[in-house]
Amino acid sequence: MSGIRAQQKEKTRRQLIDAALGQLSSEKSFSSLSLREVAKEAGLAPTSFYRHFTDMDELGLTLVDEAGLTLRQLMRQARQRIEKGGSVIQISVITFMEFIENNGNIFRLLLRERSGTSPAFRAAVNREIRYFTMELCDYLQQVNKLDAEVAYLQANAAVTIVFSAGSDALDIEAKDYEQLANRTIQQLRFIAKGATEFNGRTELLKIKTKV
Amino acid sequence: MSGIRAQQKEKTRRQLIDAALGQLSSEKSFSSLSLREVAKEAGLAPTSFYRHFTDMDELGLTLVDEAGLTLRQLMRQARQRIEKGGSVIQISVITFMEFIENNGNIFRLLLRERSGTSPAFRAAVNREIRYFTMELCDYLQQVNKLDAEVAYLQANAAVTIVFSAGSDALDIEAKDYEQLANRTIQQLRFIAKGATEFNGRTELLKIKTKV
DNA sequence: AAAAATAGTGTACACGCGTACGCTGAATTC
DNA sequence: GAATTCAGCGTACGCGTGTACACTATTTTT
Repeated sequence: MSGIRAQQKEKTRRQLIDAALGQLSSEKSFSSLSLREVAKEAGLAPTSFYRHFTDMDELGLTLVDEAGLTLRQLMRQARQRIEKGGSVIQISVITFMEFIENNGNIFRLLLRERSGTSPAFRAAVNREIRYFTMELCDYLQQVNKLDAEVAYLQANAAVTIVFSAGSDALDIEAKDYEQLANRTIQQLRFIAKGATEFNGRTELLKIKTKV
Repeated sequence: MSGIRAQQKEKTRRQLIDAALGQLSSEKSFSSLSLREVAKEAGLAPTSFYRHFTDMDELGLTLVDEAGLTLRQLMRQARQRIEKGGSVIQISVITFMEFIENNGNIFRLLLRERSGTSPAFRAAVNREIRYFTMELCDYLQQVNKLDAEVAYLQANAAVTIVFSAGSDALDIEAKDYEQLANRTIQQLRFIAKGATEFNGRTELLKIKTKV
């Protein structure tokens, strides 16, 4: 019952996942990664790959899931820091920037596959981001007493700004991180301020667009 | 001096550019496009490609330039509409959404190459977006009398939000366009409101981050 | 103890790729 | 009119790709 065989299989599967993650870089995207490259890096014959995944897409979706998991762990860390005192916006941005520093390639994967050519990938990444947004939305409703609609708009805008800043962070030097973080924090404050001002005046949210 | 030869060459060059643009779709990115595919679509032998571009990268950068040009034309249109009366934010968003509808593949190119694997591509796309942001920034300073720093933060955030909405627009049905546009408009209003409130209080922009 | 299942291997194939090279015929220059 | 330039073509090469297939060694099931 121990399953010495299943155990070994799981280990090899991990090697494939880690091999793929390890090959990602600013110059190498997942979609430009070949089955043979991954198998080789994992110390496997190319054909053995099929014992674990039907194709590279399946491996890729696994990576996206892992990335989402990492992101959610990150958010838990951020919440812990907030409980110890500090501005929500500031702590969140700093935590996110640290994530980029430590997991640049995972974040690159999300960014790239979000606008990539595989519908399945796009859907998977958008789902992870939706989780991210929804948890922030709940928080804003409860802590800041915002209407559902306003909270959603703020959460959505905030996540967009933070992801964009993360994307920028990938291409700049460490010394410029703080400036980027400060700008991002200020932009989030603009949004928060605007959301608070509009809250309760939902009639303003209905806009007539020319048809 | 007429240059019947140069004329023909220019025409063929255009065919290559159009062939590349025509092959882009939600399932096909520029980076997954081969020299041979493009040449074939343009009705050329693969080796003839080299008479016009040294490699696919050079063609790609040309496409990015064209996309930037199209975007700037779009902004001119938007300004014309505003002069005839109407909210800046509303007109801008509607104009941008129309751009997405008519030039989905060009916009996809920008989105994808911005986070792609070629440093040259990333730089080119970011340059185009910077133009876009700077023109908005100037506008905000002049028309809304904002400080340089606040105007930049607002312009940067607004462009980020609009591009993100454009990205979302690519994946939804036409009937949901209006809802997306309305949300985007409201988010831009949050940002504008926040920027106005913080304007002139620049001491608040300096934030101490933990080192 | 025998039989079945299966993770991993090695060989082999057709395919599309970028591109080097030499040629051709028309436009351009002299 | 002769010489030169050059856009476009066809052939050919080596390379990396995904994956079909048959095989082996070991674990698991019977």
